[in-house]
Amino acid sequence: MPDLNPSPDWPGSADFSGRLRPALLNWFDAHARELPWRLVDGGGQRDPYRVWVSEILLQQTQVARGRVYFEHLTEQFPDVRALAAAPLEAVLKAWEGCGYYARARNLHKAAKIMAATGMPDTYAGWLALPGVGPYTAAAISSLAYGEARAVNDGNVRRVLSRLFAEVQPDERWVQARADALLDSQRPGDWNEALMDLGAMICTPRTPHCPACPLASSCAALKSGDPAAYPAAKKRSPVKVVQAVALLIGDAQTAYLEQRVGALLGGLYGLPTEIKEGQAGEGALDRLLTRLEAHSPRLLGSVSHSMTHRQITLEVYAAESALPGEAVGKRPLSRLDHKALALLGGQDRLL
DNA sequence: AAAACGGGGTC
DNA sequence: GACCCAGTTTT
Repeated sequence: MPDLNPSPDWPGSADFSGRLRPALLNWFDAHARELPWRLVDGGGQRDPYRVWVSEILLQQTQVARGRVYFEHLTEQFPDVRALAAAPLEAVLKAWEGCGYYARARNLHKAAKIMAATGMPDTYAGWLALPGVGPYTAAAISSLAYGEARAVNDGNVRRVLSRLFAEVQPDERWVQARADALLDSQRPGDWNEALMDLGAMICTPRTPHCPACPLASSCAALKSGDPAAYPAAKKRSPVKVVQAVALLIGDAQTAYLEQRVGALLGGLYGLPTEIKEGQAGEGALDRLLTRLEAHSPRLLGSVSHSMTHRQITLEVYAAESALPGEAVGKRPLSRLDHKALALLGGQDRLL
């Protein structure tokens, strides 16, 4: 049979979408993950505040981990008013160990804006808040307000890349496909269905294709190697950093500085200087001068890996008139917890 | 368009 | 060790 006309069921056609949507939504209705931010009130509505907090937490953070912080944050700050009224430091303390601390700083900043001007109820309104980008605005507006906005996250990217066998999908391609596929009757459910599918079935390494409700439509599965989609993204090289830190006091009571800038900004830590050049001899001297300290003795060395840094920190004890403070009350990075642990103090976050 | 931004899970 | 995670902001 000559097939001169394009199939009425080509990927992207109305027929294709019409088959896909019920298949995925039916699967979702039966298998959706039960997550604390998915709870609804008597009217079947979600609390936008809890949806927002969860979405910020889940940026580049796995659900299992985000869940722990979500419980902690929403218990301590049950609504926008409570979050806005809290000191930033209290929010950072609740965020301690979760990483990407700009999220906590922006969460607090946005809470203050909302406490003053009210909470948005549209995609555009949410997008205007700090820390809320296209993904998060689409998620909140669809999940909490029923607005027809398609999310584009790592799950959606992977699922669509496989569904259409697009090895290197760019962001515009993913968003266009997600927009075209979105179920406008149940946009929030559709978005979560796609993400649940990506998290539970269409996983990065070894997708569970036999259990996938979209298997019969999946071009990557037809190709024989669905795990090959999408191609891995390029990674920037890890920077190797050597630094020196000074401990004035002990593991429980020490002199701390608040970090400024993008990296760990807002967190507290031991005074630190980066070693420059080959010898790196000046770092300790700069530290001693700056803190009016003397009699340094090496306590030891700790190393710490972050996504884009490999840090080795030499920790010295020294004497100074500067006051110590209770370390446990301040938000600290993992690196500083490791440095303090050199003294053998009980450090429960480790 | 690319880099910066944490920390942990997973294979 | 490589890759990934319900991304956003800055360069």
